[in-house]
This record gives sequence, C-alpha cells and structure tokens, in this order.
Amino acid sequence: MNKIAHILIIEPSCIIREGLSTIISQKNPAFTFVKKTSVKDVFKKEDTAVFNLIIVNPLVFNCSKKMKNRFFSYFKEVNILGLISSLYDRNFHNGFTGCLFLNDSSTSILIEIEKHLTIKLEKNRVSDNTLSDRELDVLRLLAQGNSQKEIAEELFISIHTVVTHRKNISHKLGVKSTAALVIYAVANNIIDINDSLKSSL
Amino acid sequence: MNKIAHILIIEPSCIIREGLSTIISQKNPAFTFVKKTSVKDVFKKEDTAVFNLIIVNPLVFNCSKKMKNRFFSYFKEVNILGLISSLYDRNFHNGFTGCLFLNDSSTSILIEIEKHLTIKLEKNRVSDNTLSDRELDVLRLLAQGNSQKEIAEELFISIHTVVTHRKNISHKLGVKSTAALVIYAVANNIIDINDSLKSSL
DNA sequence: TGTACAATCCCCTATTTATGGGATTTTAAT
DNA sequence: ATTAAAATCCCATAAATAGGGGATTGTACA
Repeated sequence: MNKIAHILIIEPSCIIREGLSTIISQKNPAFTFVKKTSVKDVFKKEDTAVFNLIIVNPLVFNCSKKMKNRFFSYFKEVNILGLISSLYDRNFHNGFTGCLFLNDSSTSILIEIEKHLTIKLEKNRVSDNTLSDRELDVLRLLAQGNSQKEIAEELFISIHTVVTHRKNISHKLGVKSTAALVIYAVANNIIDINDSLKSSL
Repeated sequence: MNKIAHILIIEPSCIIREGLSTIISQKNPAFTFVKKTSVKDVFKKEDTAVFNLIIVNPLVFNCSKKMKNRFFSYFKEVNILGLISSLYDRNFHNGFTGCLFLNDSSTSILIEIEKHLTIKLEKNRVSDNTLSDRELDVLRLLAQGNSQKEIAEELFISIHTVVTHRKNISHKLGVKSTAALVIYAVANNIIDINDSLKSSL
C-alpha cells in the first residue's frame, strides 16, 4: 500500500520548481506534481484536482494581500507551505502551515513535507479507475516488457483474457499506448524501475 | 554522435543544485555532474576530473576576494558561469564567463550553457551503446507515448526513418520491448515522469 | 582519399496490438 | 435473491510493431 500524493508547486523559477520536485520524487516516486509559475495560472485552470499539499513562493502574491487571501480561502482545505527563497519575504510568511527555505537540506525539506502532507493511502476505491488484482498482475508484467502472449503463459490464462484485461486497464486509465501504461506503472510503484532495468537491459 | 560534458555545480541550496542538473539532463542526457555545496569541498577532493563547464553561486566565495581568485586561477582553463540567485550578489559577478539567473527560463539557461560549454565530441566511447541525437529524439517521443507515425510527423521525417532509428536503438540497448525502452528513458532522465503523466493520462 | 557513421529513405513479412463486439462463471455485497 | 463486479474465454479486423534485407547522402577523421 503506497503513499501517494498530488502536490501543487507555485514558483517562478524553473530551477527551483524542478529541483524541489526532483528531491521529493527521489524519495517518493509515486508523488505527482502540478507546477505553476504564477497564481493566475492556478485559478484559470479548470483543474479540479485535489491537492494533498501546496508549496508556494510567497513572492508570487506580488505583495498583494488580496490575492493571497483569495488563494488561501480557495485552498482552505489544503495545507500550504511557503517556499522562502530570499530574505525580503520573511515578513510575508504568516498564514502558511509551514515553511521551506531555499537553503534547507533535502532531509529537512522532506521531513517538513511529510509532516504537513494530508496522507492518502492507495487502497482507495476512487470511482472506477481502480485496477483489480488481476489487472495489476497484467499491468506489472506488461510494464516489465512481456508481450501479451508471455503474460498469458506466466499467469496460466489464455491470451484472450490478457487482451481483455488490458483493454479494461486502458479504459480505466484512459490511456492507449504501452508507453503510457509503463509510465503509470512506474509512477504508481507497480514496478520498481531498478529491478526492471536489470531484467530488461 | 552525442555531445557529452562534465559539469561542476557549486551551490549551497540542494533544491537549486537538483533543479539545475535536472533541467540540463532533460535536454542532454549524456551530461554528468559533480555537485558541491561549498568551494572548500572542491579543493579538498581527489577528483582530477576535467570539467567542461563550472556553474557557481558567487555567494559561496563568502565575499572573499582571495578565495575567488584562488578558484578562478585553479580553473583558469574552464569557463565559469555565475549562478545568481538574489540581488545582493549582482556586484560579485565580474570575472565570470557568463551568468545564469535563478528566474531565467529553462530555454535561456540551456542556451547560455550551450554557448559557454567547451564542447567535447566523442564517438562511441561508451562501447557502442551511445545513442545519437536523433535516436534520443525518437526514444523520447516514443517513451512519451507517441506512435512511430506520430514521431515521424513530429520530426518531419518518414516513418521508415523512425523505424530504422528504433531498430538501431533496440540493437544498441539490447532491448526489444517498448516497455523496456520506456524504462530506459525514465532511468536515464530522457523523459520526465511527471510531465509524461500529465500528457498521457 | 578512403573509412566510419549519422541520418535519411525504401521493401518485405510475420507477429503483435488496438479495439469493437460478444459470452460464461465465480465471488461478494445489498 | 438479486445485483455488481471480477475473471475468464472467444471472434474479427485494422493498425502498428519487430525484424530482415537494402540503399544514398553528407560529414568528420586519419
């Protein structure tokens, strides 16, 4: 049962956006991110995703209390961490659930995030895109590079069944290509990237 | 024939170190990095590697002209880019070959790096499993879930060429399945798993 | 100047995927 | 007892991939 989380990062600098998400991903490969440059981008999105944590550079509020208040009331259900990259915005970080500082070590960043994450366990019955046990078997073997025929032999079922499972997986995930299925499997820890590398390369 | 380069990054913030190297890696998967927190770490190393570029936050010199001079004369053969993360150090970036600013777009960062890189072209040094530029293009698009036909359209080449590139990739990597190619691309930072998720799911 | 290789294009065939239909049986929950 | 979902199996067709040939052009290097 994996911990998964969906994190919103709002930060003007692409270096910082990528750095932060890379550091978090290295520890939690199943976490997904939405990265934005400004607050406006967040509101104009019809993205109804529910975030488990928001990390935002206070500077994106442009010293506008109004914008900040709107943001905080819009996301009042979610913990919001400030990402403090310089000294001037020290005075801006009231209201945040907590703060990350640009010069923090990766350990303390991860601890702070862990602390404020509204944890979601993956044994969820979210609508109907939950894969069944057998579908997970098929997806795992598929993502490990097996053909449908090989999967059938491995699971002692006919290739028709494998095809059917795969069709259902594709429908549930809304995905058509093998590549996307592999990406999904990697992102959701259904396969381990290092193990797979060993066997397939 | 891939461009390869060995880059030294000296920057106190792990977020910025990881972000910068991630952004560069996404474009140039063959680049390697040595990441340091302070200048002292650089001198005390037994690392005799020759760098093709150094990216350093001027703040690591601690306002010490002496340390900065020592550093610059030690690496006088190498281009040194300043990594400017705040306003105070504007006055410190004389002497640098060029500058990156924390809020630069990834495009301008990559252009600036490209410009100052002492380019090293190496054919086949890693046995013969080095992918060519074009092969990397194909692999990236493939791992992002595009069909061979779509890749052909995207790259303005015929599908035959894509098939040929793919055949060569498979031979070089000793891999047959799409899944294994995706795994390889993920493990080697050729694609970013979060970006890919967004587009394919 | 000859060799090597990257990049492009083409043909061929066998196999595999993708996707649309169906169907039955078992298990679990209401 | 009815319903729902999981798991299994089958048919059929269009599209894509895997892998085998082969070829040309241009660039870089020795």
